[in-house]
Amino acid sequence: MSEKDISKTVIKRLPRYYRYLGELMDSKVERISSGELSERMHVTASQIRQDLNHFGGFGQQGYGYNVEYLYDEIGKILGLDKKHNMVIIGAGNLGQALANYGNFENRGFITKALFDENPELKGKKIRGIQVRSMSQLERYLKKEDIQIVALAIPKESAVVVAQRVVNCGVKAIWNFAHTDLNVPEDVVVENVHLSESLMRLSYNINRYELEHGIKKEEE
Amino acid sequence: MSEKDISKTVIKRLPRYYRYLGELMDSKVERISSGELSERMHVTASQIRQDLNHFGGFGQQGYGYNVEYLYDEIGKILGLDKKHNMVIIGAGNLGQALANYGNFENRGFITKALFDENPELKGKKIRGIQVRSMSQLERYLKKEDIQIVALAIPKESAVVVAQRVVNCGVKAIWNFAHTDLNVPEDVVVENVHLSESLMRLSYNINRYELEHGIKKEEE
DNA sequence: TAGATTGTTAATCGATTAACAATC
DNA sequence: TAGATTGTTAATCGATTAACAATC
Repeated sequence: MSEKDISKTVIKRLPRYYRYLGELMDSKVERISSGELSERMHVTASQIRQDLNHFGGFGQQGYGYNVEYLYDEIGKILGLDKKHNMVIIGAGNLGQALANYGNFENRGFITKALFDENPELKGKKIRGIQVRSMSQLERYLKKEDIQIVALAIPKESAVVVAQRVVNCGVKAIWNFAHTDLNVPEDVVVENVHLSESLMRLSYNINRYELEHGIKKEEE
Repeated sequence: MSEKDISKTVIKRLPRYYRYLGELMDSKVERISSGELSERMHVTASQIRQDLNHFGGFGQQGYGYNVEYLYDEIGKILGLDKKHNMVIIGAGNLGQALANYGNFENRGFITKALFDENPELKGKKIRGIQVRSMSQLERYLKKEDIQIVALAIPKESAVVVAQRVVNCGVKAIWNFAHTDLNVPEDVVVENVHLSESLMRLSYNINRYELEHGIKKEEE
């Protein structure tokens, strides 16, 4: 029951706490108060304490939080203490970029294979990870213990392939295709819609120009 | 003044509306009611109407919304009716993936150049776009009319390079480095933190397992 | 006109911030 | 002990949903 209904807004912030705590560890900081952390992260101290207390009392009155302890605890909440096997579907630039990003491994995300429909890529190795043929996908997923499938393919194929991997029992999809996937509700999907991200940037550029271009007189 | 203080939560949803409307256009749908759209998008009709009415009354009572008109209007709100020149810093897999994604161009985002510190990449062309030397960055940014800089480089360099491009007057950064950038407040930053995205996925996997696998003697 | 559906106001719900007693 | 800072409750603020009159 504990972590049952914690809101998405809180969860969204956890990885950022985790990142800042990691940086604090790198710079040998042993303890930190919600006040100090709030200054660094540009959020309120109140929010930090409120967020953390959803999961338990990790601090100590009069002292603050032990950086390493809190880092580890948030890691556990995020499931980073467990290994997750991943395959990447699509060995184009994006798929290769993901495969090359060794840092995921430090967080427990192990890329076991890439898949691509292009026969020319078959057998190629990226950071030692083999590119396999799409025809072997089902066999591979059933044989190996894969928790995460990253989809780095165009949207048309993504919808079809998502169906295929769900049929193999995969419960988590990291979706880079520019479309929403329709999957059963026990399958979790994390979308990375780059074009939407770029549009938000564009909106803010636009807004800035309207505000200032028009408000010209000053300065 | 009108679009002055529209909340981030509304803005975040606009690109998704835009995407769905584009799909409707592709399938020759001419008009749609908030009710129908809400079913497709899995949001409430009330929210759709509320969101759109922040920007103006785009619909018509008894009729609904004209798909193409609404698509265009949202495009204008997002600034997609204007051309944006972009350069990508870092011509590794991720930078190349961004350069290769031709679809951004359809939305008005034109990639004019890539930059990389690796001399071996210098002069290479990706989809016809040249990779240039980092030493030419300042000169290039000042000469060409660049609105957006995408940072596809490691976090250490990202902080330094962000400073450099801000000094050249760039007002928008699309940041793929796993760090927050400290920039003046008139510079807009859109972060794409892939590792945080992966951690959120991990959290949800974890939560699902706790809930189902271990539905042991509760309390 | 009658039916449909918006635009908009009002009600509810949830998230953030403030405040402070508990306690290290 | 005195000072610091948490954990937690209460107050505020904002976002979502419901409801319905306006109107095409």
